[in-house]
Amino acid sequence: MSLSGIFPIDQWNFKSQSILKSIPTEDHDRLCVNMTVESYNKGDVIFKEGAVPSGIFYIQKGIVKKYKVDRDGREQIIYVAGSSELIGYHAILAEDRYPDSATAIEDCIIAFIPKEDFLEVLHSSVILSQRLLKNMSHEYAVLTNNISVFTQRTARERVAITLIVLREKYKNEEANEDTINISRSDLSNMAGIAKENLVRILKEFKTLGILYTEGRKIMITDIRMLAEISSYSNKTLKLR
Amino acid sequence: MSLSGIFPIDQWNFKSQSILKSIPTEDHDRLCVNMTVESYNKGDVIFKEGAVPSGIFYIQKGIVKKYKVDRDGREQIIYVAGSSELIGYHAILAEDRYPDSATAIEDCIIAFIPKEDFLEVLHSSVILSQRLLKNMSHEYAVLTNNISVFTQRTARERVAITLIVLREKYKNEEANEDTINISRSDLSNMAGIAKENLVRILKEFKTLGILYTEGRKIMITDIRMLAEISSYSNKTLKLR
DNA sequence: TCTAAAAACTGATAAATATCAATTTTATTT
DNA sequence: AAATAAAATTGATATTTATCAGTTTTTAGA
Repeated sequence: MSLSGIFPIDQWNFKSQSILKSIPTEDHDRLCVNMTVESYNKGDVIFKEGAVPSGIFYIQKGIVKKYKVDRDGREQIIYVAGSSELIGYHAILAEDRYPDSATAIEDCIIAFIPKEDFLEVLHSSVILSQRLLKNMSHEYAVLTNNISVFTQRTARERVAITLIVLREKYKNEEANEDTINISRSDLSNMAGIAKENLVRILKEFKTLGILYTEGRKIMITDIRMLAEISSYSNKTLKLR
Repeated sequence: MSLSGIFPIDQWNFKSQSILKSIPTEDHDRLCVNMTVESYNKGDVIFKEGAVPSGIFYIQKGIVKKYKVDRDGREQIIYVAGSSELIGYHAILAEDRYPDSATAIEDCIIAFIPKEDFLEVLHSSVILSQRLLKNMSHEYAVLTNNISVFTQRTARERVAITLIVLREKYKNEEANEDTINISRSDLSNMAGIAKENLVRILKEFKTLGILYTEGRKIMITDIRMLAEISSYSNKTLKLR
């Protein structure tokens, strides 16, 4: 369906991937804009790296992975976006192709705002461009942090960080606070390690009483210890 | 010295870290702003991660590394900025601390624009905020690409990519096109590998006729082969 | 509810990369 | 130019992580 809807810039946010950062919502402004609300099923592709962008996406409900695929087909998840996050706008602002792909990892409801309409509100609203500048600056801090995590932390630490981040995402989505419902592949692609390695580390965490699993689902029981593992080198902890 | 200077937004640019991307300069606009021009010697710290930002820095000459240091003192270089690039503005826009540190890796001449003056021109100039939005969107693509490089590429490929990026930077700085003047530590911190490993890979590249060294300096002679190594898996190349 | 198919898990092994302990080279200072 | 300090290099080894080849478990569809 196509409709003219509210673009609640006071509500959307770049939810932090880092444990340390969060931005408060200070502005109170709403803009009217054309949008189409669409349903996506788990596994549906929202946009693909390299495609010419036709508009931006505002996630109303659900969880989306943003990722890059290398020439051997290996996927690296860059970011996991949830409710009230805006995706796909970088390409339009940069006047370039999408730098990454987006796929629903849960059933989603997503508003699509065509490029022209987005640019129109952007040009007419100083507060929107300010908000975007702030958002992207925050994003810079998160991505920068992620680069150092990927290069300086061990697989075990990265898994711990990944679980903490995902727990926050799922907490925002559902009432059930400590359940993460994600495939082992996605989890390993987020931590940037081999799937088998991820499974072994999860097993280790189970033994330590940090989490338990029910089928594919992961329930975190000791977030404190997880945080400890995420920030101390395993040289110190001697986990094996 | 403190003076009122020109802020040439038609000239500054986010020089790409990626081989593939570049943004053309389309706007032609110059803004008048208060600035202090300072000299920095090689090794001088420009700003430190975690510090409250007091303004932004416009590099007029020289090369600057932006990096994060982990708790064991290991440094990861996030980006190398050169002439006509703007650094330190994310923290001000995000209303947060600096997310990374900046240090001169060559003697530099850098204009400092105090926070208030920067925000003033930003609020008075639509073209500046548009330019920043575009710049940051491009930055997003580069950082995103770097994450996939760090997680999906081998040490050898990352060194090749690092050398290609640095060659571009140094080409912009000086007439001598193919000479890179950087310490092995900085190089390894950029590629995200151990120094000893970097040295061995450089030696390998020497044997392959890709480069030669004179003391600390690196001269690239076969950029084509370097590009090949950077984009093909070494499974295919069988370099060892 | 049964049954493929897909995903998760396991153990063994290989490959990549880091670390350690020197030695040599380069740069800096007097 | 010599002396000193810093940086680069080397070889040996340890550690981490990936890969391979199965087996088991889970999920989704008939």
